Amino acid sequence: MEELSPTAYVILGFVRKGPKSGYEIKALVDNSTRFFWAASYGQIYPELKRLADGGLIVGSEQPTGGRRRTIYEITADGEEELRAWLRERPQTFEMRDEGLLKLFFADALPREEAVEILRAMRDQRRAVNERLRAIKEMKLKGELEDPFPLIVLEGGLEFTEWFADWCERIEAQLLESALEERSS
Amino acid sequence: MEELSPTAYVILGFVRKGPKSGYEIKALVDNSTRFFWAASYGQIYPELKRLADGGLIVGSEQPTGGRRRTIYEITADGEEELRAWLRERPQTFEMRDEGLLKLFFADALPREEAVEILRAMRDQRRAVNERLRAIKEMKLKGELEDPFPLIVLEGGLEFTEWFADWCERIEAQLLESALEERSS
DNA sequence: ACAGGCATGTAAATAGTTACATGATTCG
DNA sequence: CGAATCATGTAACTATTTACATGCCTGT
Repeated sequence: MEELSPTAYVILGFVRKGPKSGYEIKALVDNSTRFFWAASYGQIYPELKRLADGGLIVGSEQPTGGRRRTIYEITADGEEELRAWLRERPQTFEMRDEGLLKLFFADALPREEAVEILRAMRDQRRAVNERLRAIKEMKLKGELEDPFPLIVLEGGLEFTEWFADWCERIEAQLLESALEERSS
Repeated sequence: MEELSPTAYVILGFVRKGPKSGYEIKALVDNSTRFFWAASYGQIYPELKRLADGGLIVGSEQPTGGRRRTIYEITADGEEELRAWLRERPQTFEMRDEGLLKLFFADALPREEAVEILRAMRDQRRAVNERLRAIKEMKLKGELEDPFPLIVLEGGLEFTEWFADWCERIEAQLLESALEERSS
């Protein structure tokens, strides 16, 4: 079996916590890893097949009434593969932030409009923060033997707060320097 | 002309600051936007052609000796296009962080090994921080009419510091709770 | 003479999103 | 009954990276 993509490990990681359908995995991703590792149906379903072919998971048909449904379980090989990956040094960490990109080139705009970019960025981070807050509420109502998802979630909360604050600080700084220029 | 990709605006943004070759743009990207918006030769050269075809930039042959070289300048249409884009609300902001992904699933590992993930993450952020510091040194030696690249750079410095600190805090927290468990 | 940087480009592969098609079940 | 949700899947597209090919110029 050739090397797996990180997205394959997302699946392995969730399936390890208990048997799941592709649909369930997608829903879980959308409430957790998607903030630092997204995955779409177009990746999940083919990847489930590949993992099953490689013997890292096994699927079984468990229809709900007449609605077909395949749920997958992790195998011993799958667990081993997951752990081996977890032990390797993480490689990719990238960001694609159109807001920062616009801010970087904001000199092409009058200052009043440049400030708008920062406000938009702040609003977006705050929105994510609220989203995460809601997810945390939900989570705290369930069981919590595994502390890691919550740790990461709280990291996201802190990060979005830091980012939103940074936007405000820069906004203030920009408005200040605009005033200075006018009075000089 | 159909809609441009954000990568096209990276080019437009840099070319606006003065005539540049594809090679120069790539070098600039690698020392600035690549931390929040990367671009490879495979994107830059085809995109330069597309932008030239669309009349947003114009290229002219300016060989250095026998070495061929095309440098591009922005047109009035190009400047207009760039400003129009800057005024639109930024859309994409995504992160792909394999370290956070591993941390999220770290329950599959014994605690001592989970801590290793955090140490690796911290080291990587520190490495980026040093890289940014070096870039800042270089930048401060030049002229600085445009304040925005420096603002973004300093944001990156602050972000990587926050992140590295967070890793250390979580590491300490994990080690602490491991001790508690042992003594109970 | 050779290494390293300047310079342009493309082919192939990989990754990933979007949109669509299909159909069952549940709840109001 | 209709909407929402459960459920699976694929085709087409877009984006992006990697690796390669080519070749000149400059400094040691």
